Amino acid sequence: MHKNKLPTIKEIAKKLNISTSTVSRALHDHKSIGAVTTMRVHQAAKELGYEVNKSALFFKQQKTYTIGVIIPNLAEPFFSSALCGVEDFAEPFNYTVIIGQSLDTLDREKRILENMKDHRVDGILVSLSKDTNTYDHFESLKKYNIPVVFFDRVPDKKDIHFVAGNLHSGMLQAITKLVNMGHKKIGLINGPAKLAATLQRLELYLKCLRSNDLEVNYDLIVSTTLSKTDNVTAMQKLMALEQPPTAVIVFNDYVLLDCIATVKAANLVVNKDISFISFANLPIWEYMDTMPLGSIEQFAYQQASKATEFLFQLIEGGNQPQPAEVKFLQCIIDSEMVSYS
Amino acid sequence: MHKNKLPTIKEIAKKLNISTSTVSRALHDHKSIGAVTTMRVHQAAKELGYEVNKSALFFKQQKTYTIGVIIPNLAEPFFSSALCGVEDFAEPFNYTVIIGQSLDTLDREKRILENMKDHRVDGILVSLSKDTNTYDHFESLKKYNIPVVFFDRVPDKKDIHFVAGNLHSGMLQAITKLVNMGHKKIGLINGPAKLAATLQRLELYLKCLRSNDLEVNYDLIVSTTLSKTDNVTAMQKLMALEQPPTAVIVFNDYVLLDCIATVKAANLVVNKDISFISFANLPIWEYMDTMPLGSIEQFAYQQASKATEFLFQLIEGGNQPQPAEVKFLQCIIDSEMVSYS
DNA sequence: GCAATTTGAGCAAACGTTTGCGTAAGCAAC
DNA sequence: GTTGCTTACGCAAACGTTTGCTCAAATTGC
Repeated sequence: MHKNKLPTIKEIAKKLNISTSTVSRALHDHKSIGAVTTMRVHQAAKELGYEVNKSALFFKQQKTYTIGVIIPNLAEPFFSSALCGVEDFAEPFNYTVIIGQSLDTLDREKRILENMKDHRVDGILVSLSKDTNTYDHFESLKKYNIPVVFFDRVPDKKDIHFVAGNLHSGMLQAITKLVNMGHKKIGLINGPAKLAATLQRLELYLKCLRSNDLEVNYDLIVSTTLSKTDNVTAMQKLMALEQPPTAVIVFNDYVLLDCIATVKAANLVVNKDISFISFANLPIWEYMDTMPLGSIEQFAYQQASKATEFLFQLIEGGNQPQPAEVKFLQCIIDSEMVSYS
Repeated sequence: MHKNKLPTIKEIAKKLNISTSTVSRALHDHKSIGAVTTMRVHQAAKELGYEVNKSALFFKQQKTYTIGVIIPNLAEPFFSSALCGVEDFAEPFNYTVIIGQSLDTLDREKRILENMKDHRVDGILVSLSKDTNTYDHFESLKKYNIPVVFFDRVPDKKDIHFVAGNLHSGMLQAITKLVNMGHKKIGLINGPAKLAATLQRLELYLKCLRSNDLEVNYDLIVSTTLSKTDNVTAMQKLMALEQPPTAVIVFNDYVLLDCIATVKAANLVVNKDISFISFANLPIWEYMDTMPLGSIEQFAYQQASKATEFLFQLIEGGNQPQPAEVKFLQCIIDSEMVSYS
């Protein structure tokens, strides 16, 4: 086998004895090329098995038709679901998606960002790592005209584009449900303080308790770094209270899994001695013996899809002369509590 | 803000009053450039915030430093774990990984392949969709000199590069364990016939029964298309036997989840009335009340990592004059049964 | 039958980088 | 002072495609 060079536009031109520009235009069905020529070009292209060299295109157009997605961990259903949202939105536009997993470390997040930057992606979607407490690395992208849209785990800043979940709706449904079931001591196992989600959950928890005319007992509020041992410790702390909660709102389903195990280890019965509501709505509950009363669904797919839509707006907008000051694209997506009863 | 053009090698050249070729070489620390010039170039590059335009490079070098990975579904831990294997291997080589989810349909698999093809990826890793029964679309890649390495779900052909799991070791450990526990009626819930894995499991099941001097009862062998309802039906079929099995080898953990639910629904007790061993070793069991005796781990990460190694060999080898006939790179990775007792 | 317009197509530049080849300057050996 | 070698750098082509400009031929309008 000889060296297997792919056919180019030049070969077609040579074969038909016309110029490359004519071929190029014919392939795009440009009106200034005659019908006969256009047909012959298409014919020849087919025969030769011609396919446009995208590398050349990307180079020429200074555009890669590629967007980067940085997420903590693909293994988490929330993020793999989000990724589907991105891909489904990007596909019809013929954009390619490249992915980086920060594995919840700032260091990797930065490295991935650098890599995407010099791959000249057209835009980036980010869900922050747990470690991320500084946003300089994103700032630097502005110099390169690479738009960034955050989703789900967004920075605590105002001058950014983002799509985030609104937990209020779901949280209110959850606590109201618990109250209606007769629960009065409702605990909260919260996440690490540096996550915006943590503060948000706390505020909403307090707010929704008040909405239900329940008074707040700060002993019922504990937190975890999300590590397994810490999850267990948090749950044990609640159970050790003189007046332990009869229901607990838990940071997410993973923490909850540990909580359930902890409760069982203490020979207590979930949904009887203690009930749970969590955030995430993982598919696993379907298969579990013991499931929480409900989970607060945050619509990963929709969030990511919307974030991608924003990103595309920004990418397109980048070409046009921008309005004096850019409006920041921001969107909040309401959560919903789903019951497993 | 003016039009934010990224600095190029030309700007550096102009600024220093030298030629672009000198700049290019200096940036690569080429020995033919003087130490002083090299330093000044690096200095200027830093000042201007220069970064090489990879689009231009990819184009020039006719190489994208990108590999494509086609897998059925990222949401499956097996594949997200595999993906990590790919990325970890590819990262040090500065390759970018792009992913396509076939969602177990041949149609999407083909579309993704087409897309990757005209993105001019340097190579492709594939784990087949369940639907895939024809391999022409992969054949066509040969014309484009794009090497393909299959892993895990590999075509039933000999003239391919692949990495596959060897279930024999794990299966033998599993059946031997069951036999040692006193089980004599060991069933098999197998997958769809078109998957190579299915035939393999059957053969090994038979072989390992014989190794343990058990005689085969074909009533104990059923199969499922892997749909939830079918999984349940398969399990029910086994339970309805006059002489139902006391232990069952199950195609994978997902099927097993349904089986366990089915057993419970029939008011039987898992691990007492009926025991299970499955394939996959999902992290979920850790959190479940009811877990199988064990799972047969197939080392997704290692398989994918090895497959990537193969792919890189092929990519590199493509440049060198190839030996008369290419040897096919093939590797089998032994499975292991992990006990949850 | 001549000017004006339309149609169909080619020329050449441009995108940013690498690299083979050429060459001038400096130096050593004879 | 010629030759030969090294060091340090520049020239220009090449990668495949698109696109603004140019231009000849064909068609139209009068």
